[in-house]
Order: sequence, then C-alpha cells, then structure tokens
Amino acid sequence: MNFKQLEYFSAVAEAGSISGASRTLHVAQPPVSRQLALLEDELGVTLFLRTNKGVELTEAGRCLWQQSRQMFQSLRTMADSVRDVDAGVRGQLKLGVIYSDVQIATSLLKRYHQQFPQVELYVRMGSPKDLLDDLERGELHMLFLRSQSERSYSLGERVLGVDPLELVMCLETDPAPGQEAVPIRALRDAPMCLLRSDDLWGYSRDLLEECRRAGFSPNVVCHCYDTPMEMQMVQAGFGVGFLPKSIVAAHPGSPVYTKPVLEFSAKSYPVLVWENSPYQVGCVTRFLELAEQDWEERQNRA
Amino acid sequence: MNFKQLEYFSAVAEAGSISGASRTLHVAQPPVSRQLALLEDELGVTLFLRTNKGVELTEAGRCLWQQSRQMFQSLRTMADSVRDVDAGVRGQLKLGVIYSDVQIATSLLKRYHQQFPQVELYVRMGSPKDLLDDLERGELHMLFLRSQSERSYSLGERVLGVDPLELVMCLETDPAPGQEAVPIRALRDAPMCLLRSDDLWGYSRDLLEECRRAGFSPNVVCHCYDTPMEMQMVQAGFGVGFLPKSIVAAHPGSPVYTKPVLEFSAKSYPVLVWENSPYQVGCVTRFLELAEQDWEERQNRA
DNA sequence: TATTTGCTATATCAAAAAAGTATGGAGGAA
DNA sequence: TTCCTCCATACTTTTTTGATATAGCAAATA
Repeated sequence: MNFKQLEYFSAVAEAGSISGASRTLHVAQPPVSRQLALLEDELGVTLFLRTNKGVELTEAGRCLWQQSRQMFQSLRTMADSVRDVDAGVRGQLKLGVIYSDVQIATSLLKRYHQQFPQVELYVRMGSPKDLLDDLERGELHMLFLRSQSERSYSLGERVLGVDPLELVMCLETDPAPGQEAVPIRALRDAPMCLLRSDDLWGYSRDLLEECRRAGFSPNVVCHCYDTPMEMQMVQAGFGVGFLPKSIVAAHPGSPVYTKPVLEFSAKSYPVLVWENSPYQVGCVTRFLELAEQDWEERQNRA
Repeated sequence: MNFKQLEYFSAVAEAGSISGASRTLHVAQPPVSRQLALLEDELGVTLFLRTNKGVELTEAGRCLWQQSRQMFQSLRTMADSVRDVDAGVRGQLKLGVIYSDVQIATSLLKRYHQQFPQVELYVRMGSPKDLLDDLERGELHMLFLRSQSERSYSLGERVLGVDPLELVMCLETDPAPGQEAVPIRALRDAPMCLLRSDDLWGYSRDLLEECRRAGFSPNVVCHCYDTPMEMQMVQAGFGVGFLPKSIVAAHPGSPVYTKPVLEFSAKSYPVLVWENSPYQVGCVTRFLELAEQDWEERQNRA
C-alpha cells in the first residue's frame, strides 16, 4: 500500500468510475485499473463492485474511503506543521531566567507570544550557574543572564539593556546618610558583602578596577554566592554591597536601598545567551530577531 | 512525499544513522541517503544534522518523526479495519422489524451482538410495506418479516420458526366459551376482522382456502391494515380475528385471547429477508450464518 | 438484429523511479 | 600518520509505473 494507490482509490471513489478518475488524475485509464487491483490484492478485499457503467463502493471500500480522507488530511497537516517548526512559528522554546531579570524576560516573552502564539513556552528560574549547566545539557534553549566578562565562544550573546552598578545598603550602614549619591572614597574602609568573583555576573573585574583607581581595595567581609543572599547580608548589617540597580529595585518591600556612586561607572548588562551551534532551532532564531527589533525600537525611543 | 520516504526517514531517526538504517531496511546506504534528501527537498526543511558519526534530528525532524509514527499506526489500523469490515466483524447492520416479531429479533440480535460486538446495529420497527420500501431503497440491510406467498426473486428469505394461525376473540365474541379449541364450523357465520389480503403476511390465501374446505367463506366485517388495529377491532367486539399465535401472546395485558381452531392448519412463518444481490455486505452474511446456526440448534433441541 | 458507446481488464512497450555499485571526502581513533 | 566509519555523488542496473492498443461486456441506439 502506498500513497499513490490511496490517491487513485480516492479519485475513483469520488468520480464513481475508473475512467472518470483517470481523467481527473491526468493519467490513462489502465494504470488506475492496475493500482486499484494491486491495492485490493494487498488488502485481500474487494473495494469496488464493477458494473457496466462504472464502479460502486463496497462496505469495505466505504470504510477505506472515510479513513483515507482523514489520512490525506493529516498528511497535509503534518507537512505544514513540520514547515512551521522549521520556520520557528510552532514548537517548543525552553528558557531560563535569573532571579533578577524576570521583568525583562516576561515583557519580551509577552511580545513574543503575541507574535508566535503556537510556540509552547517552557520557563525556569535559577542561578546563572544552574541555567548555564542546563543550557549545556541542551535542556534549555536560551537564558536571560547578565553579561559575563569571560565569554565562551560556544555561546551567543545579545545585550538587552544596561544596568548601572550601585551601592546597596541599609540605614544602619549608609556611608552618606541624607545624600543622593556616595563618593567612592567614602567606601575605602567600608565592610562589604560582594558576589563571589566567579564572574557569572560579569562586573567583578570592573568593580575591583574602579576601587583600585580610587586608591583602595575593598574590605570584603562576606562573599555571597547569589544576589538574594547578598541582599540579606546587607540587610543584616554586615556591610554594604554592590549590585545592579534594577535587581534591588525588583524587591520593593525590602529595607535595603541603593544609591549611585560618584566617579564610578561599572555596569551590568542584561543579555540573552544561547548555544552557538551551526544548527539553530527555528524559534530561537525568531526570538533573537524579536529581541533585536525590540532593542532597536527602545533605542529609537530613547 | 510517499510512504517509502517516511519509512526510510523513520528508520534513520530510530537508528541514528543513515548506514544503520540501511542495514535494518536491508537496502544499500545510498538509496536511503537519496530518499532522505528528496524528502527534505520536498518539505524544504532540514530534518537531520549530519555529523561525522551519524545524524541527529532537528526540531522539525523530531516533529515529523512523532507524526509519522502516528501515521504508520493509523495506516495499520486502517488496513485492519477495512479487512474487518470485509469479513463482517465490524461495520453497520441496519435492520427492520415488524411490530410482532420484536421478540424473535431481539433474541437473535443479542446473540449476534455477543459474537460481533464491533458491528453497530441500527434497528427500526414498521409495517411490512414500510420496511420493504426501505430495503429496496438500500436504507436497510435485512428485515424480520412473515413469509409472503408471493416471493420476489430479488429477495433472499430464511425461515426462523413456525407460528400457527389461531382464532382471536374477546369474551363477548367467543364462539365456544369454556372450550379449549374452536371447531372451524362454529365460525361459519361469525363476523370477522381480518388483515387486508395484500399478502404481506402470507397466510391470506391459506386462510380462505381452509374456510372454503369447511364449506363457507368468511363473513368479513372489517379489513385491517395492520395487526395492532385488528386486535383493537376484535377487542372492541366487531368480531373474531385470525392472527399468528405469538403476535397476540406478545400483548399479555390485552383482554383479547386466542384459541386453536380444529381441522385448521394455516401457519405464519417468521423469516429473515434481504436484498439478494451478487455482492452481500459482510455483516449480513455473518448474520445469516448465525441465524442458520441458531435454527439448527433449536431443531436439535426440539 | 446489428451497431455503437461507454465501461473495465489485459498485454505489451516505453519512460521514470528506485536500488545497487563504485568512489570520494571528512572527521575521529588506533 | 593510517585506518575506519559515515555521508554524499556519479553511474549502471533493476524495478516500477505509465501509455498505447485491444478485448470483453452490457446497455443504449439505429
């Protein structure tokens, strides 16, 4: 059994005669006769009663006709959906988001979903390290991270915005109470809680460099493995911290607050990161295009 | 796109390599390569990433693989169900039953349904004439009727039993009160309600003949178009009737009752009737075989 | 009654498609 | 390096499919 035979069979069923079907199929009559006979032989079933003025479906033939129509329908659907998956219009997109960038991610995802509603979204939150592991294992397609200074050549990266580093403090540890900004020199001896310099946040080097330029090296009393913990330590009064402004701003209820530091310009860059292989999943490509477009529009507005 | 290409594609997806698939398919490797390429060309989609140690599905390929498995599954199902319909194990069986033979029909149908549970049953009740019309139009496959003396050669007929004709009466019109049977002579002047002699019940001729032999012709005061009406007229006291015994017995609450008539042997035969064409629907054949078997078993018990 | 017409089935030939064979390049493993 | 495996391509052979011609059959028509 093959598609040709089913196609011929359907044409005969619709035309009510073999010769009629051969005309609509634009082939001669004998081939249709033969393919039909082959199909009947293979099934071991008579599909048509041959009369002198055409053919007539048997019960078995009617059964086959019904089902073959569904078959051709699902065949068309299949081809279309495969093309859609290839084009990135349909499929699955698995994303990882760091705790701090949920806002950026959801707003971009909302726009993406409006444009590609047929793509199933899978999203998880996690630390940069966890997410990068999942990306490497192929369990995630893309990540919302912060740009890292040591970039792997196997990863693609696209900047989504700029997030200035600011000083994080609570009332108890504020080095310049009542002032809008803190001069960097005021931090010379201030105890600090910083992110472990594993470079997953990308600004450790810049931070140390700026302190060095100001003539001191920071007095780190606690190395934190993640930003929530750093905020908790700052809140507990262990010292001040340095974090991207928007991360602290994303916790509006917290007693911890930030201030810009004068003569200090280290920044964190929210980025999209993906596995940079020669083959790229269609919806990843589409998502990157959308991110590009979104970026350009925001640049134009600014 | 054709089955061969999908088959090769699936084999490659399962084997993870083209050469591996060619071995399981028992063909050389180049044909598999080529059919795959043709499929990709037609879909306009890359289905596999070629690596140095085999091939790997793309997202689009994964999509096609999922769906092609379903496709092959439904293909097998399709072939099986077509064969089943041909064998009469599956399909539709449309039956007509006259008012009086519901009992016979349902008991036979119950047995049939146990043996062929996948056949959808359609049943309707009606007068012999209505049912025969539907049979002719092809809207019914078989009928439960009474044997008619004028048989059409385009109809097949199989006797299901014997039903003696008896006298139908109510207390008011009983010609032999207190007796178990009625001598036929007692009916010489009795007013009678009889079925219209259109021969759809097959016993009109026999009935008249038996009366003639007894030396009279019946005094028919009312011609009825159907058996329920005849019973109603008898019940209303218009006269006595003649009906197959089991038809009256099927109305246990009725004040009307029957008695055998002495020296009277006209009978009615419950029969199965079907369109006798060279092509016979599979489940009709199976049903007839079952009816035959049922008949034989009843003969052996008796 | 004979003829024409419209249908299907079969035989035979021609064309197209698919499989087989041989071979080359590319990337790891010994 | 050399070997091995895998995929792709060029070319030949086999198989399948389609086209043409023709026969049989039944019904409509002359």
